[in-house]
Amino acid sequence: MAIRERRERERAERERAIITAARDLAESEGWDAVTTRRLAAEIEYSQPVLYSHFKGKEAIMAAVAVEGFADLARDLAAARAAAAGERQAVAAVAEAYTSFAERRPALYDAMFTLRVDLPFASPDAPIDLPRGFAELAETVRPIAAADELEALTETFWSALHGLVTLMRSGRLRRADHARRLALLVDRFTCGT
Amino acid sequence: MAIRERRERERAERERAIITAARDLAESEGWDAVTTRRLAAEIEYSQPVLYSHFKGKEAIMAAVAVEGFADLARDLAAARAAAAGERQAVAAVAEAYTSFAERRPALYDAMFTLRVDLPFASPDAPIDLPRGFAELAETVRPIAAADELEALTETFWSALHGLVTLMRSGRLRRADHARRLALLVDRFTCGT
DNA sequence: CAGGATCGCTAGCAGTGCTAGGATTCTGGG
DNA sequence: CCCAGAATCCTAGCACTGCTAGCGATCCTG
Repeated sequence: MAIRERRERERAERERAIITAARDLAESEGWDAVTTRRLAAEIEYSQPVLYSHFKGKEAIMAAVAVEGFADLARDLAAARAAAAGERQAVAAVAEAYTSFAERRPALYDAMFTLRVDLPFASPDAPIDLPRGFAELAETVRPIAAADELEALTETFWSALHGLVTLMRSGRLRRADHARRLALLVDRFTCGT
Repeated sequence: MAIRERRERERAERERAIITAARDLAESEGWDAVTTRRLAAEIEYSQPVLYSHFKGKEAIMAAVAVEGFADLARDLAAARAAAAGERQAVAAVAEAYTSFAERRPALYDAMFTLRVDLPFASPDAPIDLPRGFAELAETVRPIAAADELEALTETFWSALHGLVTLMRSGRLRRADHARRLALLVDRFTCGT
């Protein structure tokens, strides 16, 4: 019965290969270049094997996104831990968030802008998904009233997300990014 | 030579018909349903005529977006004019912005989230494009220092955009929208 | 009324996500 | 050792996408 184990292991490896290939291809040439044929060629299998692992292309993108949530949570945690004070933590986390989106644009798109039906509010959401939000919430906590923590975190997140997406699509000049970020942090840490 | 004029007029009417059909179809069934074949059927012409008016599908979407900018600018101006004071104006404009995005999601997507290479910072941008931004800037002016007006306007805009997109994609619960909006306005009008 | 330009159509290309069906390989029992 | 049955994976193809070449008909001009 060890053969069965080997097969399952190989299958898991192939699944990882698909996700990795999709992420790499997306990051180097954009999501438009990620076609099922191209992906199949990359992992040196035929197209239909993709569908024995994932329901469809969107499911593959969702799997890539899930990996991204873990990365983002790690970045935010590191930034918060390294910050000197509470106000600095807000600025550092904001910087880490936008920096992540700038460095990994394709990954960020899969996570937040492209339509991939990931269960966000649902309890069966991937474990890493709420971790990034929790990291943001902990950062925001010192500047929020007790009953507004969640809503303020969501608002802060939205502002960061808006800055990132509008800048990436050419709607905002990249040169003024630091200035906008400083203004945002300034206004959010206003009363404290 | 009046015949030439009639032909040009008919041609202009057809171009408007294309834009209108694209907008209506997108608003009723989403942009995925807007295919060149479907569009051609809607205006009762064959596919290739679309390409004698527009360079491609993206150009049609861009034309729809331009119409949207005029609508949005009008909504924002009305909200600002109807507001009692400066602080109320900020809240009213924020509400008008998010309400526009909620009421006309497909139009909003064409304007801000889908990739349509409209010249944003360029001087040959459509006339209505900067009008909405100017409206926002006038609203923000009373709560901004002189040298930060533009950057603060962009930041405020980004926050609204982020709220709208994250909510529309299911990342934020719609129920808490008003609360987030109030928090945002509160923080931005903090020092004043 | 002929000549020529303009116009809008049919047909088709290359590419997309996805799937049905069969061939090939492997598995486990006699 | 052999062979039925199951698992696996590939070839071929479907319906659709945006877009374009090339042809006929139509209309204006001299």
